[in-house]
Amino acid sequence: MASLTAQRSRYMQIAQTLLSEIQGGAYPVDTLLPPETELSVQFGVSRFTMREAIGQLVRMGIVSRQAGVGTTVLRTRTAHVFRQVIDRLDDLQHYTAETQLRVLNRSVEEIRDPVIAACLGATPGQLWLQLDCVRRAGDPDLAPICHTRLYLHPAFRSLGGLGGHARRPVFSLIEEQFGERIVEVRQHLSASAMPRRQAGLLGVPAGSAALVVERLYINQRNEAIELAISTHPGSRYQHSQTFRRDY
Amino acid sequence: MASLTAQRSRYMQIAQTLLSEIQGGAYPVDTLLPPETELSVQFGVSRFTMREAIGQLVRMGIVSRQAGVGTTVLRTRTAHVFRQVIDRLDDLQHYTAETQLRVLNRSVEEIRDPVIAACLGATPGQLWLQLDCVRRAGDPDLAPICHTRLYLHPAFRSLGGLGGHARRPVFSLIEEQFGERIVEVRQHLSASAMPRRQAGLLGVPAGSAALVVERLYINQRNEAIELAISTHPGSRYQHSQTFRRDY
DNA sequence: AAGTGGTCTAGACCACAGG
DNA sequence: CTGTGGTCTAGACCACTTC
Repeated sequence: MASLTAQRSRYMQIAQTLLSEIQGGAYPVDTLLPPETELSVQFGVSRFTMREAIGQLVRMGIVSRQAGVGTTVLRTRTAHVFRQVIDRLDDLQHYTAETQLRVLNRSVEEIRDPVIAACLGATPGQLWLQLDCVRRAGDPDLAPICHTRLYLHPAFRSLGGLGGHARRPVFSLIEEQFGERIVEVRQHLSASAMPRRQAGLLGVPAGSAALVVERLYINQRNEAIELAISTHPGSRYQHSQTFRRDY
Repeated sequence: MASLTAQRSRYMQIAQTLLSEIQGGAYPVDTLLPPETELSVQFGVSRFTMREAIGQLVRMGIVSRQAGVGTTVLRTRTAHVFRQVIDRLDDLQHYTAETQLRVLNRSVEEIRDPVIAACLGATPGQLWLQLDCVRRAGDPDLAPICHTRLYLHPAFRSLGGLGGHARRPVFSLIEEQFGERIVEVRQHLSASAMPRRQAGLLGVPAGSAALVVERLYINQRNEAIELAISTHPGSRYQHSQTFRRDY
């Protein structure tokens, strides 16, 4: 990554120092950094310079800021060697633009699976919007590309625009209809045996290889607001990405 | 997309205006925007606010700035919205530096598979270093995490440092020993049935779900110099990534 | 009401690239 | 050398969250 080694500027030096202190345990994950004004006094710089330094950590994903709250430590490391995903969203856009989501079932209820509930930070009694969908390429006669199970935060359970022709990512519908802002996506890919139900919907044998893509969408407050679990027949889907080294 | 729609602030409004003007052809690609000082007069704001506005366009990849030169228009539409901050390999234990590669077989020969040869740009007669490996978590008694087939460009077929305890990525060994520089990685993930040979090495049933990760490493001259094809038991491995929005 | 980060001003000096 | 963007100061007010 753009290691903070070339620190000719004040704010870069301070960013490096703060990062070291965070990694040294001075500010544990999920706690707040001191206010900008206090830090600027500590380091003997103006608030502007202090903000630039913290801005570096924000860009690295180490901390997040929120007006009225403070600067929260998210993680202690950014172990990435390569950065900058080329055409990542373009791919996604193409993908969603040329396919359409069809909702098979829509319900508003508690999340039964305790693992998923924990992952979403759902508390007992919260009613989340849950959708069962299949995604098809243009031709509705062809077998679907994948099955997708969606979990949406109660605040967005009135989400509309899903009626058959949703050609845009669900997270962008949320952003548009509720003014929510997604700042982070966590993606997990794994291979597993195709479950019986999905096998039936997708027209492949139960137990055949399936690529499962889980995407967790996080807002500015570091809250999970959407989880999508997509199951693809291994024979029909490949996940491609290109990474470039950050100069 | 990259809608700058929530523009309550001055600099966001100005960024939107500038973007519209760029898209309208007022500032063609590869030309310079007026200097910050001039723009700040035009818009009637301080240079700081003007810089923030231009900073938005920089973060969107629309323009780039260079001291002593100016602000150059790169493109008229945004390319990428998310950038990757973390790419880690999750298995039951943590992958970080706690796994080691073991070479089962090493040969220098032509590439038989025409698809792979084409992918690597290998010409007939070229002898590539080909390695069959397994990767294990610390404990050598446990079953391996994955099987990896490596193809390395003839220029690097004398590659060393693979003797049993290679705890670093192979591409970084190449960079170190030959001064080569990797600038791009193309990654493909797919699910398939576990082949018989790999099944035996990994201790799982043939035909069970496998996650196949192919990584193609490209140098500065846009030449493929390494290809790694890793086959993981679906039950033992998960591929995780985190993306952050850049603005 | 108090305190946080978000925005903004009007200056200043510096590092860098070009002629 | 001139002019560019890069950094920095010392103030100010605002929007927001929490109590």
